[in-house]
Amino acid sequence: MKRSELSLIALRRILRATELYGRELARAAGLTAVQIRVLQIVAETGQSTPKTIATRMGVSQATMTTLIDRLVAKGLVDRRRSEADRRQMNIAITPEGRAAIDRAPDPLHDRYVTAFEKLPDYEQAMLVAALERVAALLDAGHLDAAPVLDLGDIRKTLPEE
Amino acid sequence: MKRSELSLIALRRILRATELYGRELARAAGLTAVQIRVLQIVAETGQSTPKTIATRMGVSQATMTTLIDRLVAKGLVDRRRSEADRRQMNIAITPEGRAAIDRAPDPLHDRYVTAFEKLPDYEQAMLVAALERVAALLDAGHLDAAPVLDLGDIRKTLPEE
DNA sequence: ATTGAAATTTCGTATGGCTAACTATATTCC
DNA sequence: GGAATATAGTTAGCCATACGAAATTTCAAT
Repeated sequence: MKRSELSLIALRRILRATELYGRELARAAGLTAVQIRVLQIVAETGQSTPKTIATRMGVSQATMTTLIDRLVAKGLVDRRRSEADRRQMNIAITPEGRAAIDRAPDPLHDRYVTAFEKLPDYEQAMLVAALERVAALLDAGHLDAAPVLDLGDIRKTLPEE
Repeated sequence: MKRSELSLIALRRILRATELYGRELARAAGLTAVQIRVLQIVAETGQSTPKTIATRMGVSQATMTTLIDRLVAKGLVDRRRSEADRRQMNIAITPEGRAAIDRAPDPLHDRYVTAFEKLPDYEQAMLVAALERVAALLDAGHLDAAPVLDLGDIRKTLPEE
């Protein structure tokens, strides 16, 4: 079997594991994976506008409105109209929201990080390099579709330069 | 920054790229990503029961019923009652279903594979080893690996604004 | 023959996603 | 200054996906 195929199979295992585990955690936390993700973004940035969060997550503004609606209904975030530009809303996390996040850690984080940090140093370095390489290969097809660009660490280099 | 964090960031880039790609693919093919995945599983195994497919995709039987309903309505698969055990249904792909799979364009996949195969041999080997390692870390505790590309509802995230 | 387990479907409901249309505010430019 | 345009957000309506609970049919074991 070609190595490209082997790599695709491994990728699929990664995607599946992530998805399934994400659902487990979501159930446990009483929140959906998407809701947790929104909460995390808000928590991490302190305050965000719906537009920003939507762009970052790759969904439409309208979808973000309904997601925020639910989080507001649960009391996990609140909306405040911006003073600077009154067209904008600022979404901020509430203490309850923070508590919810602490209760529901990053789906990838728990199981994976612990195992990862037990690996010998050289292997950790290899994994990081490999994952970044693969991410670059996958990102390369998407320059148009991904409105969110992050800066320093993207290597969009394709082989053979 | 810890290497575990770096690896998480890269993983999220991979997940996000895959998900965005899945939506593109779905639009282009006139099928949703999940529908394509069901089709692929059926095609690959020749025949499957709803239970088998549901387990393999990590969704409930009830959900699988509605997915199959849609595919049947489109004429891409058909249901046949099993002779061996008449409680079961066998789901089989139709010629139209096969055509739909073949028609489904695969831009990112192509790009990824093409780019991958241009890498020097030692790097290909490293990537496969690394991906399999990561998959194992994430899989731990889970049962079976899915040989079908998971285009479902995957959480996405990017490290920076 | 009865009882219990298994495979599937049906039903009701929630979530997540989209587009299009609308309101309100900002900006631009004559 | 005011009309035209652009931007941020919400509302409304649609569809796909996901679940649990209950119903149905069939098989298996007592």
